Amino acid sequence: MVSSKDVAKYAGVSQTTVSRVLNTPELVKPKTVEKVMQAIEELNYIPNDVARSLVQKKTGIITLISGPLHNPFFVDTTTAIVNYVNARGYKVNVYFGTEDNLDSIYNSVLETRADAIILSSMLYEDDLFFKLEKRGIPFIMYNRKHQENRYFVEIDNVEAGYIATNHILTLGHHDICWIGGPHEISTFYERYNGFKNALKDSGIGINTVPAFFTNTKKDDIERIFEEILKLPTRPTAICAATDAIAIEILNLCLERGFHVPKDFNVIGIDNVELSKHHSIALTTVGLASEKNLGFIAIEKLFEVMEKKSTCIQQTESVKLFPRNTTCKKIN
Amino acid sequence: MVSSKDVAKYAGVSQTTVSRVLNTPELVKPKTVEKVMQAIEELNYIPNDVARSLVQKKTGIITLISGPLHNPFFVDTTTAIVNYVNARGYKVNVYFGTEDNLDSIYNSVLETRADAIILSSMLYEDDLFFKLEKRGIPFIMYNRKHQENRYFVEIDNVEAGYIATNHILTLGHHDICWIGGPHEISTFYERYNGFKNALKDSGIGINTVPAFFTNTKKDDIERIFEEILKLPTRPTAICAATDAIAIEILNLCLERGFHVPKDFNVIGIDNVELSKHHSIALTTVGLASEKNLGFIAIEKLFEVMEKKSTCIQQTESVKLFPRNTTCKKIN
DNA sequence: ACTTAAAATGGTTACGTATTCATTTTTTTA
DNA sequence: TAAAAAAATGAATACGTAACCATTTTAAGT
Repeated sequence: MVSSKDVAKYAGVSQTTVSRVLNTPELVKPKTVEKVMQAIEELNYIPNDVARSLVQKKTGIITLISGPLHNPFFVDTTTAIVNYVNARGYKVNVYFGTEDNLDSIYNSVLETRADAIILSSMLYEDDLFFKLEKRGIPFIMYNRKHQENRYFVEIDNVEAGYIATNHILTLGHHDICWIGGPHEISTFYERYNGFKNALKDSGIGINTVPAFFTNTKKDDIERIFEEILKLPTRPTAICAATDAIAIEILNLCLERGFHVPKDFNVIGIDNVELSKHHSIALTTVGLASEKNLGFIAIEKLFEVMEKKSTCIQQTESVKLFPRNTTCKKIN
Repeated sequence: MVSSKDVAKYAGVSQTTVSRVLNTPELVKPKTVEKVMQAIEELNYIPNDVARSLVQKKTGIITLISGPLHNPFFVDTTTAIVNYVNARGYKVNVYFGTEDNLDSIYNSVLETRADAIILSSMLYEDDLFFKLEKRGIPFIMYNRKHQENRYFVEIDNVEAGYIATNHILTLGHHDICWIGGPHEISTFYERYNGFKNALKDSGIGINTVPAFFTNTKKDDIERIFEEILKLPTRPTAICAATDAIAIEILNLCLERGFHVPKDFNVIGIDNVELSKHHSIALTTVGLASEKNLGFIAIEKLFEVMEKKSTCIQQTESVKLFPRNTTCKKIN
């Protein structure tokens, strides 16, 4: 492979000059620039970005640890993040984290010289946070936060849970239930708290309301849905902690011949793009602004990288998006 | 940042030995290994993967140029590809190519020392093919092919177009139409040929059947749908060249109060995961085997990288997946 | 024309690792 | 116990670039 040294020799200049032609051509005599450019052309020279990274101590790479794309939330955020990063001239190393592969992903990520890391896989109490701090690479979490309460962008999850539940209650549903996720994840913990707050404010005892917690895998949600069907009093409304869960519930309902919202009201949280599709038309709670959480997070991460910000602790406000999976209770 | 030299000094050995401890510990006396490992631990040493890449002339990075994720086909393939690559211990640089950013993506990609490239953005006549060959990095295309007819994995697109159209015709629909994409893309060109073949075999003149071609953007599909609604004889069935188009048509139908399949039959091609959702239940044509096209392609790419294969030209057979968006024509 | 400043270029080094080759140490064998 | 073989270690170098400092060339000012 041809190097800048080869170009230099061919053009009859020093390697330094070749480097300058590519990086600071204004410091080189136009005639020399031309000579070098021609050599580059003729030899088909392409600068070695690895060598450049080594000497400059930056790779131009951002690591993204996303959740899997079968969750439509991560479709939206991954799109926003990857496009933003590339538009800024950086590259993105993408990982899709699940229970099974997270350890291996963390190993890989911690050994990689990325310029920054953006991730959604953090638990509320997670050693990873400290490993990342120790590693010294700027990082930001989106959609989840760590108990250290730093470097995150989230929606107001408590409020989201509250609004969703309140919407359902206001529609006259009394027999409702909750499907959430593991409480080691701040998102699920807080949304469930919002759910409980809404019940409390409506004078409903939390113990009378069934709540289920899944690791958000398809099979797991199905198992829970079966349990719901076996409940002594079948709920008329299902509050899902995420649109991903809600949309899977929709699927399970239709699969079994139920009608939504006639047989079941379903509400989610996140307002993912897919929820807007008229075949889905999921009632949900999401960001009040037009922006996407991934976009907000990656924008902030660049601010941190550029030392414009030091610490990010951002909680975005939310609102209800009423669509067709909820309606007044039919008596 | 602490280097292997620092570790060496701290442990009282040479840098060579440190390198050996990490890469070929079986060549080092156990006692020395222990000594070095302790130094690594205490100094919190992390090998510099950039320096390693430079000397080894491989980066462990695969570049993926996918289409955008609002197309569910790319959700499926990106998932398969990223997960496969990571499982093999490689990293993935991901790009989502659209009309607007492809040039900039190609510039970035061609200047990057990736070990291989997997892409879906190739046109049938595309200079990129030759640039990639010149670059000397192994590459593979999925879902599209180049006129040079090398390094690709696709489904049998002609057959897919044929099967889809034939299904519609067999259901008794005479007033049908086609929504495809630009014919510079092999996929669209071939699927449309399948469509034409089916018409011909049914004795229908191709000129009597409306066909529309879009760049598959949302607005564009909407514009076409409006045109379809204005047609002198409104078709009872719409053949879409991809599930992405079909699902968007579904959306537009429902948005306007039409019922599918009562008012319009809709059929797609690709059998994307989303089409299986019971809210969508899209009739479509897809891979006969369980595998995902992205998975097949990335598997093949690794074969090429490992010199097990030299050239890949793979066309996978397809079959019909009848679901709820098509039905016998109601007279 | 002569000095001085500015512009242009080149030589050398650092980045941090793996690799090659040489040397030392240890073990095995006769 | 000496010689030979094997194991363990180290010194030096290459990878390809950018950056630093030094030097040469050109232009400007008097």
